[in-house]
Amino acid sequence: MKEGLVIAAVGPTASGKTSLSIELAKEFNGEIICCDSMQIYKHMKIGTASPTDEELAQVPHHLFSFVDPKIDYNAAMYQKVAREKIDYLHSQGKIPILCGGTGLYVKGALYDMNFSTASSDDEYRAELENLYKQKGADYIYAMLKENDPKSAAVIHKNNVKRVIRALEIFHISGVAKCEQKQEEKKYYTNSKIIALRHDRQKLYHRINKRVDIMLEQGLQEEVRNLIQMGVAKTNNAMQAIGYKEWIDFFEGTIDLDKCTNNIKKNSRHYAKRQLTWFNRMDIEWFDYDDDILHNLNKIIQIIKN
RNA sequence: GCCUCGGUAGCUCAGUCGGUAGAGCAAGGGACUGAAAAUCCCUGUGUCGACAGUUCGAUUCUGUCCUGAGGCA
Repeated sequence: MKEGLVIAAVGPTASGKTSLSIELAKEFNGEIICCDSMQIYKHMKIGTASPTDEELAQVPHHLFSFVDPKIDYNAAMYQKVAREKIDYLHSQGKIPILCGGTGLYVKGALYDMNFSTASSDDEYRAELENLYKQKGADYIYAMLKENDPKSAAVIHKNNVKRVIRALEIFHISGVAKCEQKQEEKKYYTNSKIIALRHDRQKLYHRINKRVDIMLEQGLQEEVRNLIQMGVAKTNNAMQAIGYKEWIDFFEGTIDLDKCTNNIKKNSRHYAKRQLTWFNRMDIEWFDYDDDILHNLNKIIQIIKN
């Protein structure tokens, strides 16, 4: 448990987190830490809507564009690095400001989530994936039911990733996945999470528009480069929205229009999932109201309380 | 002007041998502890183009009209 102030600017994609985090950094003598599962990768600036060079120049940014996209990063790795960074900034008398849309990463950094009880076993995981491919979801779900019935009761049988992870945890530690879950206490007791709220239709409009802008900025080229660099479509980085959709286009299965629409659609779906996630968290919501600056003073007051 | 085929959910369409309808996509809601921009679950009332006729009962059959696409003159 640590007491220093930590601010987080979260919310759905295209909600204005980046600008808000910069304003807050200026106000609180802060520095910004990425908490976005895709902006951490190098060479993916356009499609992940990473801060621009101009924005980066305004205040120090950390954990953006620092992972090779051929490496599959995960929440546990992020938690460790993010906490190190938060503690370092505190030691320098700076206020850390998390900025990003990955709910699990925000929670991992700021709450008592213990990822380390059961790490991973790549070999066993591959074995399970093989079993799934050969015998289907019902088969591995039956395995889970036998070994760890409690977790099986809360995981849907079609959610293969979760079923496999639960089996993996049980295999390594003998502990039920659902039992390693902790009470959701704050690791940084003085953390303030701020989110921006938009009218749904307006948010969707912003998303659609931003995708068009990304294309103008050369998104297609950015994705081509990634593939040329050897990033495989199975890499986590290539699962990002704005990237995975191009594979069908490059293979000639869909046209540019379809590809663009898929990116927009997936972004909208994603925004909805983010809202569901953040709605459960202890968060202060603010209406975006055409311009964040309108609400900035209110936000600052809330943080100072 | 004549002929043919359409008009059913926001979109694309299925269907009802006459008993007021259902798929995919879109949309909405939810879950989430080492893949999380990932993964997974739940949700379908709409003057069945309009009006009239036949019928106990019409979105379904008949007629007229409106409307879209194609064909013939």
